[in-house]
Amino acid sequence: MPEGHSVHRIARQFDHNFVGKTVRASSPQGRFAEGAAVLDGREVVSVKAVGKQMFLEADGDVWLRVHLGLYGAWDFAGEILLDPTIASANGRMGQTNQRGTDPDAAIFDDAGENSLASIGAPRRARVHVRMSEQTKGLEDDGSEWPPPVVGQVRLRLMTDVTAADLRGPTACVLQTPDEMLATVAKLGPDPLVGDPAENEERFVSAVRRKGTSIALLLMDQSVVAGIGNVYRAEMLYRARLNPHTPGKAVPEEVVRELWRDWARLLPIGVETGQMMTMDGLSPDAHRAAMASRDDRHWVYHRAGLPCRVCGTQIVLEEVGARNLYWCPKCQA
DNA sequence: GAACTATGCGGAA
DNA sequence: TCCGCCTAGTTCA
Repeated sequence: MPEGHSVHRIARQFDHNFVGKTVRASSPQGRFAEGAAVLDGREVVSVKAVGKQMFLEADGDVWLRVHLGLYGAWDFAGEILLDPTIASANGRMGQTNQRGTDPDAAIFDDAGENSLASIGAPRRARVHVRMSEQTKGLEDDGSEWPPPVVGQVRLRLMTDVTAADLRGPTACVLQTPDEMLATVAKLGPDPLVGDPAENEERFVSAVRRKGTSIALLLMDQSVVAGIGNVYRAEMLYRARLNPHTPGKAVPEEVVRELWRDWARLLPIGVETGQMMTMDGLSPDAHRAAMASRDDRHWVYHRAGLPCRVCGTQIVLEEVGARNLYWCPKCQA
């Protein structure tokens, strides 16, 4: 499931391929038929991502709000103008995806090669893009246009050359400008939105005001937007912080360091499409770790395995109905 | 073919 | 605190 980095990636794809264009909208599955009818034929004016929410603005003050939830995914097909900030990682993602082991976003061209790995200005290429954390890479479907509908597609948006299919979202609704602003107002700071200094202060004051455990606070989208279960576990480990520490008991400097860590990790995730949290490793060790889904993290999904640093068994604990992984020694 | 899993979250109890 | 939503891939029988 996407955490904040994926939503920003998707927003960038929309920015480059849909903004400024008229879209055809439909709901092949039927569950968003009314909303699709409203969107159909409108011009896409802008797109923004805040935390795990994406907002697509159509002319006439119509906003589409999408939250992918646990299973949601956007599939892009057709001709894609790649965002230069995410194109640089295509080679790596294409490779991992060919092996079928990469649950993160994947981009690959018709031949399944890495010809899109160029860095710099956006370029046009006939590609099939699957922006999904949950699913493995698709076989390329060739040049069929429009692409055949596969599975439960809640919403399909199409320009003359690009298609985007949405499936399994928790939320897919139309909003007025006021409703959209109200949604954003409920969200905590996102490092990629707004003023950096102000964001940090908002995060620090929200955390230090509460007696709730830092583990719960990091997952609270009104405290900080975009962090999910993976980034939470990894950030707590990186800070060597006990997950049960109440927010108000975490030293201010540690809270600030948590924020700065998130502000560092998120852009890396946006660029690479992967939740890279082990940047302290040597290049060789890092390459080996990233090759396997289960070896990418310090603690996430490593219950019972030895801590990479101290060898203590990683603990799995349920916190707020979610799995929390941590090292009881390093994070004592 | 059933059961299980998942990076989420809102609402009922 | 628990339940239900929602999708698709994987695992197991």
